[in-house]
Amino acid sequence: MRLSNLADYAVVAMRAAAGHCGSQMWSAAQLADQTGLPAPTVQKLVSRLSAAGLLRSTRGANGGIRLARPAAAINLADIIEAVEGPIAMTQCSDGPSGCTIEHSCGARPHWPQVNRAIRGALENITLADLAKEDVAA
Amino acid sequence: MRLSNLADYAVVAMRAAAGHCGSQMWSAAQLADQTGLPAPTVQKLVSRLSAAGLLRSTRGANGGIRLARPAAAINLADIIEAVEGPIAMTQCSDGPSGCTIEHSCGARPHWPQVNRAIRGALENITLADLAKEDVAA
DNA sequence: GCAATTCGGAACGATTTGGTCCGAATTAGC
DNA sequence: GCTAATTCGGACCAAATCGTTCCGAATTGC
Repeated sequence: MRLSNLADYAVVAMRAAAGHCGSQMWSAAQLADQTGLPAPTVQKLVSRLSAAGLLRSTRGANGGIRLARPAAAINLADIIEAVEGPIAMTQCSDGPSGCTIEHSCGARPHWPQVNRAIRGALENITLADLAKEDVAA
Repeated sequence: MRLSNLADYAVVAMRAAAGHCGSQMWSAAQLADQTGLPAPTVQKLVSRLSAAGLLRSTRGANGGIRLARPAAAINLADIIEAVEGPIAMTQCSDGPSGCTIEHSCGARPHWPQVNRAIRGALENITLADLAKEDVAA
């Protein structure tokens, strides 16, 4: 029930990218130096976020990374899914699951409802909200 | 962002305990046999759930376990917290956290809001809801 | 008092996660 | 056209947590 450190760092990095560079080009090394996170970790995050389509990377001498979408169009669910995979409380939520008690698991039909609730809560928080200095609620 | 197998099994076990034995006395071994879960795993679950106050255990020859509270008064947040600890997305949510980027972590003030949303979603699901055969939503 | 049955805690192994490193690709400059 | 610098992308390794299993302590019934 606790998201991994990678996802946590991803949120921090994305917030820094959204707040400081806007649509400017930014390098992963600079982002690491600015956030204080380990540089290799930021590289890994950038790799996954780029693969998920949240960041647009440009190679070359003066290359870098920038947001692929406006900050208001990116929410926590997108970031977490990009780093940790699908948001699903249980393995049986999506697929055959492989657990041996499928037939007797009466709780299984109720998990999708929980998943939707969690996902909805995460989708309501966007990068624009996180960029604000004051706490909303 | 995925709860551990222990928590998943805990929900299944609690649902079985609520649905089949009501306030009757039940043994961990029978519960394991009934749910199809490994017996030692159920034992561990019972230990944690008892320590959390969700189950009342009775030792002795004809001992066993039973729900400490009515099924309607136990929700998913209680079960998950009993098995996995506090529901907090990040380490810095509760305490000094020890992370080195506290000062520059602008996202930190927003996590409590997310935590409350997640917790609220889990608190809305009670054991009584899970015991029902048909899916609510 | 004895024995059977139970829960509680401790130790081991496996899996996932986090961190680090090196190679491939691309562009600027010469 | 070529070289060189800088970048991202993927693969490897160590660590921590999770999951499982086992054994001991406690309690009640006979």
